[in-house]
Amino acid sequence: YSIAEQLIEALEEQGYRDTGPRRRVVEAIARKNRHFTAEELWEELPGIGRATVYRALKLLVQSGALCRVTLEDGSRHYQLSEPGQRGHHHHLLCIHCGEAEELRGCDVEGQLRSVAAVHRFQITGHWFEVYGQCRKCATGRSA
Amino acid sequence: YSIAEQLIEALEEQGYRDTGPRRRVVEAIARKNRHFTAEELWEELPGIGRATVYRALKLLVQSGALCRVTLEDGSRHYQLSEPGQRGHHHHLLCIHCGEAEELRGCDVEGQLRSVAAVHRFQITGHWFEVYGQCRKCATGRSA
DNA sequence: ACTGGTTTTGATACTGTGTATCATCCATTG
DNA sequence: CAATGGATGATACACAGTATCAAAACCAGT
Repeated sequence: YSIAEQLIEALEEQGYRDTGPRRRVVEAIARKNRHFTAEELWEELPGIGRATVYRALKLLVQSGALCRVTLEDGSRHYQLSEPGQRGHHHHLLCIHCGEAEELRGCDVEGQLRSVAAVHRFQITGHWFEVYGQCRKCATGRSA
Repeated sequence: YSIAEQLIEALEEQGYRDTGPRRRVVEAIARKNRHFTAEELWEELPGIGRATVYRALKLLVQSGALCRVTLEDGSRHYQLSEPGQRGHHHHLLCIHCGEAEELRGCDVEGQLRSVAAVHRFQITGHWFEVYGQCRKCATGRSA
């Protein structure tokens, strides 16, 4: 079933209602195929209050269905998590097309455990983003 | 010689002058023993314009003498780089005392190279912060 | 020391990214 | 169908800067 419905479900799991404005917000998010800013999203939703959009984003980030990603310039964007991938994960963010792949096969956690031992530092969290060019953009530009 | 002078030097290397207000800003930074926000710093500097403080911070970050670190809640702080450590590096940020150690012995770059190959993604940059409790805070709290 | 040009400064306004407040609306339940 | 409490949207506010611009400081050449 649709991405929008999965998002609505993520909200309902947390005890929030399926309302008209929220549905319009998640439908707009579901249509996105790249990361986006909150303001961008709001502009696509005439009649919906800015606070409502920000509130929905916050709840979806809490649920894990949406990720907040920070670009290299520090600007904050939102990115739909891949279905099923609700937990902590990292992104490969293409700086040209805005596509975000989820990073797999990178054992950052394992490395961290050993580093923690050396520094005697009790790690409770971390944050990791990778920037570059996706395959399509890299080949398009070199050709 | 003093931290303040090293900072001034970092500015001069980039062709910026050693002026009165800038000197007061770097002296305030040099006194800091934990990460701080721009606003915090400004409040300690009556008579200095907000823009001047932000400008100095920006130049010092450019020079590498200062790092911009993002906390878990997304708030942005500044952190003096350890002397000699001007290039790209990562931090272990203590969420209790605000101490920041620089992360050594973590081969994130190496891991990234192999991940890049798998994803066929051309990596141009990355961003990594680690949060937790430093040794002092961890032992103090468990004791 | 004076002149002209360049930097730097600080005041102010503005932008972006939210959060807080609050009256109103609406949906569910009893 | 009224009560109750969550949701909404307008608005104001907060925080982290950036842009603008006139005034001040500074430096080089004479």
